[in-house]
Amino acid sequence: MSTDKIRVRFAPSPTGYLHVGGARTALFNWLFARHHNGVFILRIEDTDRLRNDDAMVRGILEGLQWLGLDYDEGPFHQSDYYEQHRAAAYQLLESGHAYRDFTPKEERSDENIKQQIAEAAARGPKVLNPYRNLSKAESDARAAQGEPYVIRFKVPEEGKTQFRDEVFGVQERDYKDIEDLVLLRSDGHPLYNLSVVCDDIMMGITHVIRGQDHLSNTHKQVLIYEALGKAVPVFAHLPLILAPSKGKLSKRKHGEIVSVTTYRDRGFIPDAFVNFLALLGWSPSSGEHADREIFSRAELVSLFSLEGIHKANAVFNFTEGDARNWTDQKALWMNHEYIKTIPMEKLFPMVKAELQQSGLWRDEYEDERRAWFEHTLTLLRERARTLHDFSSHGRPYFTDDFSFEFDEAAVKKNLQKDPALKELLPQLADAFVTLDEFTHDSTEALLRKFAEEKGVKAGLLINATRTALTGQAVGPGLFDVVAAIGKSRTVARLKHAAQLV
RNA sequence: GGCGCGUUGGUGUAACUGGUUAACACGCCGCCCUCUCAAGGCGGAGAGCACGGGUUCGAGUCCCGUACGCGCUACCA
Repeated sequence: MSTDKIRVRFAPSPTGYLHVGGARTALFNWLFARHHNGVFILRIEDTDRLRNDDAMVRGILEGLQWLGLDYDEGPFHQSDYYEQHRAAAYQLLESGHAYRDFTPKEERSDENIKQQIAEAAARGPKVLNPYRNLSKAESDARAAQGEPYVIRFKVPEEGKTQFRDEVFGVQERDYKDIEDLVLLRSDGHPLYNLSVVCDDIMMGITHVIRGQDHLSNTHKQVLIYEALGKAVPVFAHLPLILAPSKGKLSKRKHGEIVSVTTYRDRGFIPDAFVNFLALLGWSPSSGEHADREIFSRAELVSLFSLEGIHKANAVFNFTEGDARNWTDQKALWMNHEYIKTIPMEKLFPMVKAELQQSGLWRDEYEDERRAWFEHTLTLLRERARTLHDFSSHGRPYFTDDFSFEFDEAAVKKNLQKDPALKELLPQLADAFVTLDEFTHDSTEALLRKFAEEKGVKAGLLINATRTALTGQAVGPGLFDVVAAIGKSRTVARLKHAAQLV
């Protein structure tokens, strides 16, 4: 057993927001670190310092914070270590693992880069770089004269690289299939494969957990580790998260739906989203937990292992343009489960924030009306899929006026169904006024008796009252609603509703 | 073009080292409960495991091929 602490990192590039795939990568790293009592490091791969760093990083930080993925070290900025990366390139040059390439820079437009590469490759077999075996003396001389060059890694001609990926198994690749990659640009700027390796070495990273798109890059990085004489970390590559079209998730194409802050802003509970994300590409390997869906954060930490990571890409099944099912239905269901079951003391502040945002919050809910408030939440949470539902469906409970909406279909179905309601509702209101105890049981007894006397079905009055009080056709049991709304608002709303009949 | 990775119902996943009619969750449909909706309970439709071969008494599980998807192939990350 090694006593060394496990050290992992999440290394996003600063794109201005944390997308769902990145969040999942961060989560798996975090779970792994916490499970092993290790260290979780945040490193920003800001290769281009020209862009506004702070603004670009903020979205990522916000996302991580909301998800509750706290890092132990960082955030570090890759660009702060360019000197070390450069030094490493020259070290490799000295040791003969790399060489100067004086070939003039080939300009490529970013537009169709993939296509250009494919075409160039299709044109013919790879030829060895002419500067590969330039003598040290000549190379040094030309460099001394100021001739521009890049530093390329000298991939051996014979043999192959091998590493074991914890998810995908043993990976092999012939050296001849790996090009002499550029380590340092002609302007002295270090390139990705060099920088990650240097940073991971410097930060003592023991396990590299990242997206599968880096699986084939790993061979190059292994080569660099070996040339630098450093131990190779353990690698675990994660399957990708795809859009419903099975394509890559992209902000440009799919919009804000791929950003985790969207889930925060649309009323998700962080634990619910974390739970959902954890099950995208991972499951508790085998046995007793295989059939469960709901896992607390603590359970995820204790159950998480690299063995449970799936190999195939997962589809994140959101529906663009659907108001009700705007994101993956399972995520919505899970959020509902969390809203229903988390302890009141955890739900309370979340609903408070939601009501504050919609101008419905009153400080008395925290003191003298706390019991009433919490009871109302227990009524509403049963049906809430997001925190927004507390301010939309919940609005009639938290406002004294008629600022809540009357659903057209509900009015038609429950109020305009029977013209007699025009008379009955005000009479019912007057009857309610006489009640001293305004409770679930007393109001029910009164209403049922009233219905009997008037010779109408209780259901007629019950449904009409629901719509009169909440504007909706659906909701909690009516007498719970009546008791929660209270006597004076109930009376006022019944009379008001008579005008809608 | 080359190299690599993947492929279980609509979606997420399960199925110990090959062995009963492929399981669970979400979603969908129906019934029960009921003042509505939700929740809950019960039941149903939906994959024969991408396709085609092979090995085997027996394959989703092993082998080969094909298709499709994805990644890398850049002085991007």
